[in-house]
Amino acid sequence: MGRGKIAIRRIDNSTSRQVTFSKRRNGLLKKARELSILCDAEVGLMVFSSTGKLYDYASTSMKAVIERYNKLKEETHHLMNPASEEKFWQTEAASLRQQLQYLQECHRQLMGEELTGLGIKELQNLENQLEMSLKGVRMKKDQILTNEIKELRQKGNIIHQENVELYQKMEQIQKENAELQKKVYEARSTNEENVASNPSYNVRNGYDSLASISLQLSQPQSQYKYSEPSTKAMKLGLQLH
Amino acid sequence: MGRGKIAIRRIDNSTSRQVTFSKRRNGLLKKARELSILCDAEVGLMVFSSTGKLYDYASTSMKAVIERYNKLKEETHHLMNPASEEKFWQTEAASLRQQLQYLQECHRQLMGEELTGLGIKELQNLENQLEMSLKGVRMKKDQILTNEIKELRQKGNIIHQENVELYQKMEQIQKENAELQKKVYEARSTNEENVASNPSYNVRNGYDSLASISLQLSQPQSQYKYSEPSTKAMKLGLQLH
DNA sequence: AACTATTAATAATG
DNA sequence: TCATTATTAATAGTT
Repeated sequence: MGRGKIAIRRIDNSTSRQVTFSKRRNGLLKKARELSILCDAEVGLMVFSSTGKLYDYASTSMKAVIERYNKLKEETHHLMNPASEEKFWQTEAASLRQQLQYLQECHRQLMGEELTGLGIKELQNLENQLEMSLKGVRMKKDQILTNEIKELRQKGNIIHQENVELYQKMEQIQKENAELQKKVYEARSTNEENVASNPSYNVRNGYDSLASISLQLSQPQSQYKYSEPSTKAMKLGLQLH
Repeated sequence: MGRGKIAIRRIDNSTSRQVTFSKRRNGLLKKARELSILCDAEVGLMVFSSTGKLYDYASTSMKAVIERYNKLKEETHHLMNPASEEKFWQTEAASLRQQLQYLQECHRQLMGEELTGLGIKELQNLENQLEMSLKGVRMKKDQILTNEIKELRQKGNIIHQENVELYQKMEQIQKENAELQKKVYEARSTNEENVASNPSYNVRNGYDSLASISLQLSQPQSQYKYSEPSTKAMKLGLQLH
């Protein structure tokens, strides 16, 4: 599978041997990985280059693979030391692995995978379970959304309230300003020659802040802005965020 | 590299997983062998099928490869003491326990329990997953039911066919009987005094079997009995395959 | 288990 | 070591 075909025998040229090693090693590691994933197999692969460098892959852990290998081969591990403790952990691991396998099967079924082999009754149970789950999840979701809406609405109300108060304050200030203006006018009319070149900085400032407050006052409508999409969302089953 | 492309994830279908395992395992072993030969590398490969069967390859010997591996690891990590086998299984158990815990949490969530702490996005994902699962389960269920219906219908048709044939045979026998009866009558009329006290055993027998066949003939209607619910199911939106 | 259409790996090359 | 490409090898789906 290349520009040409090569015989399976040691590559003489050192450089191209090195290159081929690099490529094929990667290919081998990839295929080992794929096999373990595709077929649910436990795979351990160790490769030592001719220079002694190690490249390895293990689907679980190399220790586990080697242990499993040795146990199966029953070669080395018959003459062990304080074996009782080790044995305990071995059986513990075996038990856990069993539980894991069972749970994994359950999990796959709940994910709608690997349904072959299930009877009609089991499928019915699964369907019921999934419907229950779905209901629960949706309730939880609705609850969260509803709470969020509630909070937003409260915030909106508070802001509205603040704006109302600001508006009231503004009106008062406006009134005060009007009075001040009036007084200034009176003062000016009685003392014309003194104030001619001084165009009341304070009064102008008062008008400016008044204008900005008026802009803020458009916000009370935002209460509806918050609640409107939420009720829509509830009916349409859309989620916010 | 096949008729189609497949994603690298666990193959659901058990049979095709088994087949793929067999093919790819051979490929992997071959490539491991080729690498060791082509590039003068020491290679050790262990593969455990999901059923626990071992397939391995070692360019020298697995023992040598493992020892070399362990020696290298000892040098780099100073960890794998001879007495720390117990420790290994402890960590192994801890790791498994961790996986188990994770899966259990997933499981509970899929069961619609323990939803507190999930954000709106996670809940949405969960909902989508559950809907997908539900769809899959229902499709599987429908498929099974449809197959059953199909089989029953076929059986019904076969039975009906049998009944039709039986009915035809019966008619023929009836005809034969009629002729025999006629002959008997003729014989009796020509030989009256000899047969008077002998009420034809054969003829009676003929009538009996005829009656029993008539009873069986009511079965052709069972065909409709089988097919009726299936057509109903079609109209109700159930999927037939 | 065999076949084959396709994809993936990789030998040669730059 | 990296990228590209022509070619072979592996294999997914099918029978």
